[in-house]
Amino acid sequence: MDSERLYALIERISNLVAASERKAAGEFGLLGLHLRVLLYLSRSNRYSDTTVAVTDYLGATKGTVSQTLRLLEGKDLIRRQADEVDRRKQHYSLTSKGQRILRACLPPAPFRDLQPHASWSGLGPMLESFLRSLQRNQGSRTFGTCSTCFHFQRLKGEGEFRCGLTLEALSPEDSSKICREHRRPDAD
Amino acid sequence: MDSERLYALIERISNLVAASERKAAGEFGLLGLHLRVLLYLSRSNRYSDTTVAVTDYLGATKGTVSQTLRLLEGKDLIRRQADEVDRRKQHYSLTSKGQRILRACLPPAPFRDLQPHASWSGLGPMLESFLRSLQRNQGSRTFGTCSTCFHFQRLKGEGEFRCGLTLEALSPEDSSKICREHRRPDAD
DNA sequence: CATTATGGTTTCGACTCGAAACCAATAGAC
DNA sequence: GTCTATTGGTTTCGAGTCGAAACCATAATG
Repeated sequence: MDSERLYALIERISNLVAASERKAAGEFGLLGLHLRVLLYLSRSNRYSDTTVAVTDYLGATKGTVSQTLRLLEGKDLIRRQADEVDRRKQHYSLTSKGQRILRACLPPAPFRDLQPHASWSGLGPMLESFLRSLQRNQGSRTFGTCSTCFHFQRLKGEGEFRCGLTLEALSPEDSSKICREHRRPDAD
Repeated sequence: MDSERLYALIERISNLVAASERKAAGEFGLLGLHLRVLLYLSRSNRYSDTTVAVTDYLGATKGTVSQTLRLLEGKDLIRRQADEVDRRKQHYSLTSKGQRILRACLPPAPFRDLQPHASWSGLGPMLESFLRSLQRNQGSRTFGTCSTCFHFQRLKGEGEFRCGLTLEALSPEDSSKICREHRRPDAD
């Protein structure tokens, strides 16, 4: 299986997914990008819920993301909060209205009621491995969860974790969110 | 592996790919969508190189596609040709300049020099099966190649094929291109 | 200090988004 | 045949994204 063929397949799936994302978003007067921003913000930890983090994750420009966030805030789907320490940073989180819309739209239609099929039972882990290869190949951020991160530290107490980079405590919930500072512990 | 998780993975890969498509296209003054239109037109057969076919495939609106095609024609990347029989239809094909740009941009950077890895050796067939499930789940067109189509007929002579829907002869090259009338022969 | 880097916002022209109106040619119904 | 619906395609509209650049504030570095 050459990479040319894999690209064609992923391209086709992407188009399909993007089309149904657009359709679902449209019913709430939103665009596909808006939905993807909401999804990201719902899953990002406190180091990663800022404008630049969204920019890196979605591969859009700072300008576009800044405008999009302002639009979502205006529609009362996200909440903005200035960082206490670094006064340049803005943190964003979903409002209950934002969460409701996100749940209503995702996962997109073709993924719903998808009965598992034997011939793609191992698809998930394979895609994970493939994604790692793609990321390594172009040196992009990995955006993994804290619990799979090089900097993640399990302390003595049960359920006590720490980020070795910021040295701050992490709750179990934090550990399951995605972080822009994520680094793989070792080679695949 | 629940569909929620598969969606998250595909969403992440899509963002990654779209970002590098955008970047590659930008170097030729194009947008990502333009590149995807070029890719589709380079692989579509004579029943499928029209405006609506592109619309269905990419999930965009007729208006957007119509404008995009006009733009690409203006840049001399595609050639327009009116249908001889049905005078409403327009057929599009890549110019040599269009082919050159397409080859320069695709597959996108992260797919290049991708050394095969054992842990995703069977990824291709799995993605194919998964794509079929997605398509069946939302009843969308399959856009497969003629040779895998319900209507495809192998005639007596070696290398002689025919489309059972239009009853027209198909060259071996035709048979390897994607068609909007494609129908799977049977259940997966 | 001064310099540089970082996080964000704003502005620009070109383009896409969805939706609708519109036109021309074909296909179906009677 | 004629009437009507369908299909293929273009055009127009306001809202929003695209990349790029300029710009501002704060923070980190020397």
